[in-house]
Order: sequence, then C-alpha cells, then structure tokens
Amino acid sequence: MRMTAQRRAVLALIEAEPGRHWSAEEVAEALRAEGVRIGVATVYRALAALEAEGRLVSVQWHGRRRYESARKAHHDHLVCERCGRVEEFCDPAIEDKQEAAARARGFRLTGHQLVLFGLCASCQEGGEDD
Amino acid sequence: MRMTAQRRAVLALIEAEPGRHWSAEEVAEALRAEGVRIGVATVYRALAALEAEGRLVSVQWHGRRRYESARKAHHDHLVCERCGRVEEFCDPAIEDKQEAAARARGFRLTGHQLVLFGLCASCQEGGEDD
DNA sequence: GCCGAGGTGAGAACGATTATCATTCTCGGC
DNA sequence: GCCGAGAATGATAATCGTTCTCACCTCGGC
Repeated sequence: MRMTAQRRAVLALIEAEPGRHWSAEEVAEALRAEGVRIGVATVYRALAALEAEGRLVSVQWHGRRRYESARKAHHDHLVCERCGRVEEFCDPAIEDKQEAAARARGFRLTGHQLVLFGLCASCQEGGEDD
Repeated sequence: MRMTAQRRAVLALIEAEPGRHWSAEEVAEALRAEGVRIGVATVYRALAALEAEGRLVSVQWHGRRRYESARKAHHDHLVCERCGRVEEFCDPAIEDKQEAAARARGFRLTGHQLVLFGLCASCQEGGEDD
C-alpha cells in the first residue's frame, strides 16, 4: 500500500480523535472542512486499505460501517439508540466464551461483531438529546 | 396488524424451515417459486410487521437483514465466511455479561447484535464449498 | 353492500458503498 | 534528480438492499 497524502490525512484525522467512530461520509466531510481535497471514493478506498494494513478497525451498526484507530485495545460497543452516544467496553469473559463457542462447533474464528443497543442514562430519564 | 394471505404465506414459509435465515429477497423468490404472487415491498413490510408482532426475529450481517421464526429460543449466530453456513449457539454467561456491561454504564439494554465469523470445519481443511 | 383504514404492487427513490476509467502520483531503481 | 510501472485519485455511474409513493384493492364492522 502506498502512503499517499490522502491516506495520511484520513489516518491522522481518525487517530486525532480516539473516541470517535467515523463513517466514510463523516471522514470526507471533516477533511474537506479542513481544506483537504478528497473524493468519497478515495475515502472508502483509504479506509479499506488502512484497515487491511491493520492501522484501522471497523464495526458496522445500523447499516453503516464505522472506523477507529487500531491502536486502541480491542473492545466492543454499546450504542444509545436515542442520542447515538457510543461507549466502549471489553469483557474478557465474553471474548473467551465466544472463542469457546466457535471451537466447540469446529469453527476457526476470524472475526465477530458485538454491538449492544440501549438507552443511555440521560436518554432514559430526561428524554432530551445529547 | 391484518393477517392477509401474503403475510400468512411469509410466516408459513419461514416457520416451515426453522434452520434457515431468510433475507427478504430469498423470501420473495421462494414464495414466487411456489406460485404466490407477491411484490418485494410487501415482503419487506410483512417481515417488519411480523417482527413487530413478535412472530419473527431478525439479525443483520454482511449488510443484509435476515429473519427466522421467533418460536425458537433466543440464540446468537456463527457464520462461515466461506460457505455461508450458519450455526446457532446460546451462552447464558455471554448474555449475562452483556447485560452487566450495559448496566455498569447506566444503559438500559434494548437489543444486541452478536455474530461470530469464522471458517467451518469443512472449509478449513478441504477448501471446497458446501 | 358500504365505508374506511390498512394492505398491496410496480416502480421510483433512497443511502451506503463499489466500479469505471482517464488522469495523476509514488517510489524503487537508475 | 529523473523515469517508468503500476498504484491511487476523483467525478461519475452503477449496484445493492431497502423504503417510499401512489393508485388500487381488501378486510371486517356496520
């Protein structure tokens, strides 16, 4: 993979905000806002290439793929259905049980998607957005 | 919800093959093959309505929503990336830990998506399709 | 048998993503 | 530092799964 200016910009953007989970459209918009000239096709290709290189990881929910830095430790996601807030969590027991479930059925695990949906504390009580 | 001929046909089809995980397109095709005249929009609406009624449940993976009968006990899915075979599994410990992870962060759980991806036994060795 | 709310179906529209293709850029070798 | 092969880019079209639109139809209560 060639490290072009666009790919550097995509990676820098995502690594600059470790708490965010970026969709391709959001990356394109943010880069254009800071003056980087980049097409959406290039954003999609850069995200895929950077993920293949192990620099980014992605999860999909609500039909949209989202990317974050691979420098963070492995974790799963908890998404508020109302305000969209995303919390990260990691439970080694869950990871182990997943591995065990796969092995028990003769599968070699290559990946998983675990996303919990719910209502965050503030959305449960108030009802107003974040 | 009105139980029309089309909705009865969709539900009957899905309940007739409890091991299958049906996409909307597959339902439409299967029904047409058995002579039921039904449009795709109606299939999508029937699936959504039947899920809202609690007669079907759905999971999404690889960007496609899939439906099965809600009469089966709750379970998660293990999908072979190569041949597409789907195995079901249920681990109460995982369910508990998910609930605990959500509660610990102040969330009220409303749903979750847990899908494991891997290679099934036959795809690991041989390499030929199912 | 009539009415109205809800359901249907063909096709258009949608949103996210991928493919196309001519042009531009990167980078290893000189 | 320059060259050339091949990778990357970007505007646009195309694809895919799904939802919307709208005119027509059907169910079930009266």
